[in-house]
Amino acid sequence: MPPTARPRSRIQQRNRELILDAALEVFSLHGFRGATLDQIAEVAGLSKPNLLYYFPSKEAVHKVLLTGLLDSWLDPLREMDPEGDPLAEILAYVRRKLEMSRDFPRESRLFAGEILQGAPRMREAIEGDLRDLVAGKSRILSRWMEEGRIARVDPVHLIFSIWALTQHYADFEVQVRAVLGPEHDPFAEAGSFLETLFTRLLAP
Amino acid sequence: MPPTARPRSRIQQRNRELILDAALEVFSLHGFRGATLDQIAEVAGLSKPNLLYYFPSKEAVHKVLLTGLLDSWLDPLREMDPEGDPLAEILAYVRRKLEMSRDFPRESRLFAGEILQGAPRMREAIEGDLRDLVAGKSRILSRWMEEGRIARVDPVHLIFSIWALTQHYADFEVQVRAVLGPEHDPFAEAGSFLETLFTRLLAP
DNA sequence: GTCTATACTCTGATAGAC
DNA sequence: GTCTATCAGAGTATAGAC
Repeated sequence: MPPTARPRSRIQQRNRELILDAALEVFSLHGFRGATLDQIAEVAGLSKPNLLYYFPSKEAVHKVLLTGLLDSWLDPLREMDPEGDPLAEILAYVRRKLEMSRDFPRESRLFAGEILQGAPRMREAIEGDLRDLVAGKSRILSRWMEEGRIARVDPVHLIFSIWALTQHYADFEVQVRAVLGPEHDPFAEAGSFLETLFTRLLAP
Repeated sequence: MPPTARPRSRIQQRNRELILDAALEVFSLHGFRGATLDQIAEVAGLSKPNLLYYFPSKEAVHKVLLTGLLDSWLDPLREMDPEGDPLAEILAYVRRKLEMSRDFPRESRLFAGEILQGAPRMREAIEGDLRDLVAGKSRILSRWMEEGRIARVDPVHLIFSIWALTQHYADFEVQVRAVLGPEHDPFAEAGSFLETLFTRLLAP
């Protein structure tokens, strides 16, 4: 039993989820300071004092959101299998990451906004978990390169490039859609573009 | 004589520039709503009412900043020469864009924050100038591909990929530095990584 | 042109009835 | 558990002296 899991009634659970979902919506759209408790409460369908019955402060809501986020954000990278086929593993990672941009754009934007502002509420996590995971996975990539199974390239910047290219379609979605026009499906096109890009970059 | 250029004394010019520079600093770090006139005035070394003597409102300061931004932001793309060597032109564009990330990270983050929040103050510009410029340049890229001078790939997504990869180093700089550690020079490494990437992607 | 003082609004958070 | 009422502080903007 995790230490933070206090027993909660069904309605408590439900309201907490309503609040967190509303907060994700509002925070991702306006940033931490730009978001107001009034907005979050309205989206959640609760009164402001009632919201503050479930969370002690605006900061607390934001923190819960961010804490859960980084973990699920790194899952696709964790799944990259050292025993699998190198190029297939990398392309699968790209695909999973692009699917997250498509299916969870609010989460992506919340994360992006936090980093953009200097990660005031995520610094330790980034310098800890994130850094360690990248270090571990880049060793795997380096080994694949030494074995000649994929082409040589800086492994850490390779990971950066996957992040940059996939998250761009969530974080800059309005720009992407404005440039492409309404007829296009950005994520479908991105899928085949990125497959081509990483295949050409890494083919041995 | 441009219609908006009213005559200004030297000290007026100077103070306007002080304010705009301070506003760029604060807006890029905290977003529009997160920034306060107090902060901007303090960074500019002026009093708040004095700031409001030069600009009628917070909104007005932000608008002036954004208006000037998009133009200079697109300049590197405008410079891509249809008559030049295709790969060299594209790599030069990548280099210029990366230099902008290195030398003007505040501008990059201001722009990113605006798009991230749905571009409420830039929509028309993005759907106009930006869209038109990309359309024009992607025709050039398509021609180069048809002539077999670079490899085939979706030209618009190629431009997106250049934006994503170069701006990542400004917008996510804290993350990049946290992962790389203090010993690294992110922009130098990115320069050679991106040259490799686009060369392998586009070599005929 | 620049400052002090202040009006007025918005926002995060609390008190206390039900 | 949820609501109405309200407080305290921050924030944008203005008035008016100098």
